[in-house]
Amino acid sequence: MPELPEVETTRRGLSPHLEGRRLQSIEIHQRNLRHPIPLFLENKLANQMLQRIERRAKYLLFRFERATVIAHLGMSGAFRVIREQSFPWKKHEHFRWYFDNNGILCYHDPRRFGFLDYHEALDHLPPYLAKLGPEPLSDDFSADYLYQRSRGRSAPIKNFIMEQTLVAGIGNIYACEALFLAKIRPTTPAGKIGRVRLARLVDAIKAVLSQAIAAGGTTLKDFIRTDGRPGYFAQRLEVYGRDEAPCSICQKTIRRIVISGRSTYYCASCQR
DNA sequence: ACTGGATCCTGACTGC
DNA sequence: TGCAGTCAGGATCCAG
Repeated sequence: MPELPEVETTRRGLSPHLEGRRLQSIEIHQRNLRHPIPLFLENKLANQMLQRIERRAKYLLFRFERATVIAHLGMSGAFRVIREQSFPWKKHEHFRWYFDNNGILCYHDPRRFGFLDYHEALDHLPPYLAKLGPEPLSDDFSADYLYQRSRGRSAPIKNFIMEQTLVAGIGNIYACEALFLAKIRPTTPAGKIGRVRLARLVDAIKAVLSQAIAAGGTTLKDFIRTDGRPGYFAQRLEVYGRDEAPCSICQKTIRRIVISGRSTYYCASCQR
C-alpha cells in the first residue's frame, strides 16, 4: 500500500489521538511480521508517554519518553484508532496498543511485510534510516540535486526516482503519476534527461505528493485511514491502473508495460 | 556500479 | 465449484 502520502495521512490521523498519552499495555497476536516484534517490547514500553509521532520517508517514528519505535507498513499494513475494547479482532490484525485515554491503536497487515523496530537511543540511526535520501517535499530535493545525481546513470528514470537512497518516499504509483505530469517516458535513461525536464519532474513529484496528502492518500485495496475511511486520491490517478483507458489530455490509450518486474503505466503520446 | 530475480506473505482475480 | 496460476502499494539480498 503505502507510499509517502499514505504514511503521512496515517501520521496526521494518529497524532491528535495519541500524542501526549501514556501507553498502558500492549497485546500482540502475531509477532512474525517482516521481522519478529521484539519480545521485550511490551515491558519496555509499558507506562511510557508517547510524546510525538514523526514520519521519515515511509517510516513512522513513535517517540516515547525513553525509546523510539519505528514502524513500516510494508505493502498492506494499516493503523487504526478505536475506542471500544469490545471491538472484535479482525483477521490479520496483529497487535493493539492501549492508551490512558481509552484510545486503542490497532495494526492490520494481511501480507505481514511491515515491521516494528525498537531503539533506546537514536543518535545511531539504523542503517535503513541513515541511508535515505532527502524528503521529496523538502528544499533539499531540487532540480540541481536531481541533475547532479542522475548524470551517468543509465537506469530508467522511473526506477531511479524510486530509489530510496536518492529521494525517500516515492513508490510505484506516484512514480508513474509524476512522470505523466512531467511528460517524461518512464523508460528514459535518467542520465539522458536534461536539466529543464528534470526541473519539471521535481515540480511534478512535489505536486502529486502534496495533492495526494491533501486527498488523504490513495486507497486501492488495503489502505484505510486511521478512522477507517479510504483515501480519495485513487479517483485522481491519471495513469496508474488505467491501461486501456483514454489519456485525459490526448485521449490516446494508456499503456501498461513491466519495468524491473513492476507494472508501469504511461501515455506514449504525451510522455516522450 | 547496476540490473534482474527471488524472497518474505495473503488475498483477489482470471481462465480452464 | 474448484483449482492453478498471476499479480499486488516495499525493500533487501544475491548473482552475474
